[in-house]
Amino acid sequence: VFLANLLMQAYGKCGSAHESRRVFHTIDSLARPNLFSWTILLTANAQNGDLAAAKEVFDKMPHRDVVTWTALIGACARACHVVEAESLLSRIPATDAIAWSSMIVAYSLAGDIPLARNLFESLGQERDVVAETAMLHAYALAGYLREARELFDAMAAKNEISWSAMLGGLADRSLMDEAAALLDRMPQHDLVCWTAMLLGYARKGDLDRAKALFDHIPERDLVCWTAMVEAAAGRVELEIAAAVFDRMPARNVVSWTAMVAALGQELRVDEARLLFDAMPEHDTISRNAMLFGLGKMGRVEESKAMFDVMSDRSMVSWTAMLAIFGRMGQLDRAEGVFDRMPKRDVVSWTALVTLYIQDGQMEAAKAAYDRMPQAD
RNA sequence: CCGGGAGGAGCGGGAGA
Repeated sequence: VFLANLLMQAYGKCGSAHESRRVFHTIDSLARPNLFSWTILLTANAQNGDLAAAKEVFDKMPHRDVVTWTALIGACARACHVVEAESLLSRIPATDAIAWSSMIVAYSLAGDIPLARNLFESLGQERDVVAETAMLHAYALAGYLREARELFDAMAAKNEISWSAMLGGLADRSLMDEAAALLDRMPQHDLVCWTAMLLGYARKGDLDRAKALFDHIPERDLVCWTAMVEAAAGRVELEIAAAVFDRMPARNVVSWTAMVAALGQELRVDEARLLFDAMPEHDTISRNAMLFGLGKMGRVEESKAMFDVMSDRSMVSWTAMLAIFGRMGQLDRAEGVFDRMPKRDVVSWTALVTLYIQDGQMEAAKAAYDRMPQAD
């Protein structure tokens, strides 16, 4: 069981929740899975983005402890299910610093800075570097860089993660002078910092600095290479991006998608398609990228074919398809998509209303608007 | 010391900018 647990965890970490489940069932048939096995399985599902599966594991487990509870809270946080996370936290038999930090993350990802801050400031003993860094990151994500900086400067203990969270916040907003000053003061640099800096320069349009940094750093990993592709894709002529892509020592679905999306944006959809078809694997995001590329060119039937093949459509896919039909003036087909959507959100509702307005159907627009749930 | 919390990469989803 001990070794099998390790194996399960390894699979979970590299995103193979399916393999983790298989190992679990093997354990289950030969021996008795222990609390660790169950929790690892829960986490593997959660990391795969499958909250439902994680909850199922939680419910099926014979025993649970703080770690189990917290693992599920973390899963809810990642899925932005704040209410559920709160409810778990209120029912948890014992809390610890990790549980509270997870809740800060939940608020942060849901964009609720006031709640995150309230919770953070109510922490006593549990306020550790991780909680502080989580709060710092929350501020940075929300664009509250002053608050982030104040917190950062006040932190007694900083580790490399706190430093790069601060650096990333600045670079994200392309505040590169401040970011560079911070980088100089950092005790040590790593790939995370370099990649954040690189993207910051690129976002500012300073591809030369980005490239110089990329060439200068002692090591590069897949994330860093992909960031460089993305950085170079900011240029209209994609030859630099393509050259970087070609030189990559290894690629994954993210790097392929970055290139496909870049081609699609520049209306080079046939090249995008070639690349897409050459990809070793696809996922929702890569298929969406291809869908946009086709849709942007007004290739409705090809878009629809792509959409129909997708078994894992997200809200983004549905709304994109809706908008593609709409832009081509095929209102009835757009309505059909809307009616078949498994879920709707503000964006899809607005898309529908806008379609009607652009088509001059003001009563239909009004009716749709009135049908919109209050929450949206 | 087999499990849970914080930092870097991919989608022009609607409207807006």
